[in-house]
Amino acid sequence: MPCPSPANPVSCGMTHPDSAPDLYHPSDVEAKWQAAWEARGTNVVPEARLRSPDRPFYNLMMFPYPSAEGLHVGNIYAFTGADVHGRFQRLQGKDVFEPIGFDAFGIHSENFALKVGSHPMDLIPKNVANFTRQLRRIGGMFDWNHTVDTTTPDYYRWTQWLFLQLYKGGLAERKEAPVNWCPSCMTVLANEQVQGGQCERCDSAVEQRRIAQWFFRISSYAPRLLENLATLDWSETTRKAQENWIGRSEGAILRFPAAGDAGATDGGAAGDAATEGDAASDATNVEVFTTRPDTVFGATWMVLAPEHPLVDRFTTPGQRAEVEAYRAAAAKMDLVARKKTDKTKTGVFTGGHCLNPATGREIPVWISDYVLMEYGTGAIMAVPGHDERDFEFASTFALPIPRVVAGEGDDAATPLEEAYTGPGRLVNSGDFDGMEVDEAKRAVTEWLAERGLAQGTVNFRLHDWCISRQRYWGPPIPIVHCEACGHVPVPEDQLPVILPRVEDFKPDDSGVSPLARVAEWYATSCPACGGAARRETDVSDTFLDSAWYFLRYPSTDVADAAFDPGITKAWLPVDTYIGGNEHAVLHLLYSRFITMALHDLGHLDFEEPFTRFRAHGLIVKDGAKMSKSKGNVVVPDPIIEEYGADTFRLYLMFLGPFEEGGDYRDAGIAGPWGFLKRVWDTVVPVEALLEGAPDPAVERKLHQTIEQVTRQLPELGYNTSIAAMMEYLNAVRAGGRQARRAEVEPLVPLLAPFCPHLAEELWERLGHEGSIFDGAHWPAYDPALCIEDTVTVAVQVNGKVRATLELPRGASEADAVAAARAEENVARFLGDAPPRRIIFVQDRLLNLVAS
RNA sequence: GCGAAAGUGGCGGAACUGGUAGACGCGCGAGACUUAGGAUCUCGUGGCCCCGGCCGUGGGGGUUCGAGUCCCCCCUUUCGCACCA
Repeated sequence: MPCPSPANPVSCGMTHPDSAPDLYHPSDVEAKWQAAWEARGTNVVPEARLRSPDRPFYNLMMFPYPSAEGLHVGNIYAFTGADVHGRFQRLQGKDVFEPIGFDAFGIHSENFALKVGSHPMDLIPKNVANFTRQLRRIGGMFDWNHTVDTTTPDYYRWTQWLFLQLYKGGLAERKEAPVNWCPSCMTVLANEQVQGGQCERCDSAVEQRRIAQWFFRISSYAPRLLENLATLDWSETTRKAQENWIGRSEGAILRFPAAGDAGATDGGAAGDAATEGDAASDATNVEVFTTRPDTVFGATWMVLAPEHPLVDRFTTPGQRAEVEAYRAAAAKMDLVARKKTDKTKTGVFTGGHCLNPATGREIPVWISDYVLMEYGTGAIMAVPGHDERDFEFASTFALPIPRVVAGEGDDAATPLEEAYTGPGRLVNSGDFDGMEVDEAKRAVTEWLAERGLAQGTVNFRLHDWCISRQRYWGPPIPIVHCEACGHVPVPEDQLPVILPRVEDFKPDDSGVSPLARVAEWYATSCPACGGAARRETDVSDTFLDSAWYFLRYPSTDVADAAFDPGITKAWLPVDTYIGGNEHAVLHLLYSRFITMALHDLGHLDFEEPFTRFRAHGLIVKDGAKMSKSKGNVVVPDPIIEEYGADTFRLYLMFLGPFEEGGDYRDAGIAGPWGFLKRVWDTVVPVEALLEGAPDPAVERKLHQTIEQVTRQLPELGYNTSIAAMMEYLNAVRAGGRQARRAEVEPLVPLLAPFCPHLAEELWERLGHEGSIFDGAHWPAYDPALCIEDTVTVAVQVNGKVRATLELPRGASEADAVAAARAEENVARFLGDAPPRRIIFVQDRLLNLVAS
């Protein structure tokens, strides 16, 4: 092989005289095969096959955000793990589609562009080019003919189309809402992007603002999103995260009628709760959501969120000043302070009262910021005896704390030192006294429901998805605002609404998008009436770009639709999706929602996008998370330069269980490097390989190895599969023995998912035509040949190992006992007497219990 | 606080349904071979030790002939969520 890179001392020491040994030079081998794959289209699924595949396998991995820094080790780890999976499927004869793309819109890119004083439209193509180069270099089986870049009009045209489908389906709505505002990023954040009251990107304290926003009604899909989880083959942790995020809780809406001293009534209750009972029709009811309707007898006051629309109605003139002051303070407070759980409870009495629907007694109505408008009905009944927060509130304001549930050993009069939330029987609850908590929840709800004062309900924590961003770097939302017609969707044949190149795209404190400063862009005519109109100047959330990209990949050549129905039917849903658990909730949930919505709107015939999802682990360095500030970031390029992509891939997969991650140590790469060198030295030169049948012992080991790797690879058991191959090679080379062709040839395809370049090279040298990845070359194993004919049996006396025996497989208990008793050491511990008891596990263990 | 996962040699990590704890690799030690190669190849490598054993999988109990694995209590770490009514 010619040496294209004489500058690289690793790949070749200057020149190769004819007499020089044929050493393993990874950069030569890898350059050769990357070029060959490109020239032959090895990794491309051609149009015809895309339309009618034999055994389609859609191998998806999370596409990267193309940062200026380039691929990091975490990316490579994830992609390699996914690539190993895809290559294994292909070696077994599947038609594997393995695309990659770039998630390049969003605040990340925009903030970076602002920082370096460049334009994202200039930066992104450079970054994409750099990522592409790096991705090719690591040897992924990517189909470069089917790649997406979310920032190209060809792609976001269909993102906008998607918005219009949801709009038409009644799943997109514009509403003014209190939103999270990041003063540093100067943009609205979705609730999901607020972490503990801080911006998940820049950690600034988030404030509240009211802005008109576009929302997708994902909350109306909450029950299905939750129920379907049970049917998915997903990492358990991911499913659990979604389950918690959706946050189903069963309970009841209870209605508390306003008492006589409340302000004038002018209609129904707050919220959008269902039909009202007769008793409630002409009175103001405060609706609360509770999971503990059984404790209603212990509800001795109620609390409204400061923003609750009924606050005015309950506020008496004497309390007005205090209430207004409290509301003003709460409105000004940022969410960090507002949501802090460890601060002492604050609140103000409105002066008004409600009637407890169970006891009929008047109870005071308070407002407090620990009640959130965004959850339930924005109002609660306070049961200090059996709710920790209410207990704390009662303690602060010296309110009475009656007991209505008695746990074991308690009675109706046992004082409460803290809120009791455990099981028990009702007390001080009228006719319900003595009833178990669980039964009482149902019975109390039924009892109140008869009078129109309650209704069993299921509540979800999941909020609607705010997709508006008051930023520049995203797809414009395809809506036109017309004074006469209102919001008018841009007709589909006018898509894409092109994002204009704007040099001044810096957001400002006005709370509107930078596009709102570009009159020549937003000034347009109404598609409905033709009158003067204004384009929506908000762009959409990046999560929308990534919520459907897997639908686009196979259809990137399709110009007139987001995805071709035939191709989509052939390839989707995705067979295996591999990615980071940091997207366990948002990206995966949004993708599921979009797929479900498209299904309901008649565009897809399946409703779950990812049949199988596996979350990979995290790579840490020397026991700590990699970060620039710690200075322990591993830069991949020099390592690949030095050892080659195959060694790097192998090392990453060998570090630890793929789904758990591993600890990267610079020195550790020597193991996989040495292994690949030994593989090479064992096979090359092929003329030196011995012909003939494999040595029986080696052959047994071979079949055991094939069996193990074949079993473990689909389960992503990469580290142990590699260990098995290492063991096998050790067996082949034991004592310096010369390998036979039949012993090493099957090892090449086993290694191919991890080290595709080396495998191709050795495969070719072994005399095969074409790519090892064409033609299902995964080796078969013979279960009969996996079985050992002698086994090592441990001999225990009283549970302690005293000897080991080499016995023929299947040896009887009698034979084993005889052989064991002949062992000097066994006899010493056992004595002469016959054992009191014998435990015999065939081919494994013999335990003699002495009397 | 709630939820999830995990604690095994100097290190990363193995161990199927309870059945020889420490595979594989790093590191380390000894030796061999070397016109020097990132060397390579052997052998060894949990701790203690009277060389027969004893102790050992975060700690403490328990079940069992036998527990890293099962049960109970506790400790620690990581990751989610967090005033969710």
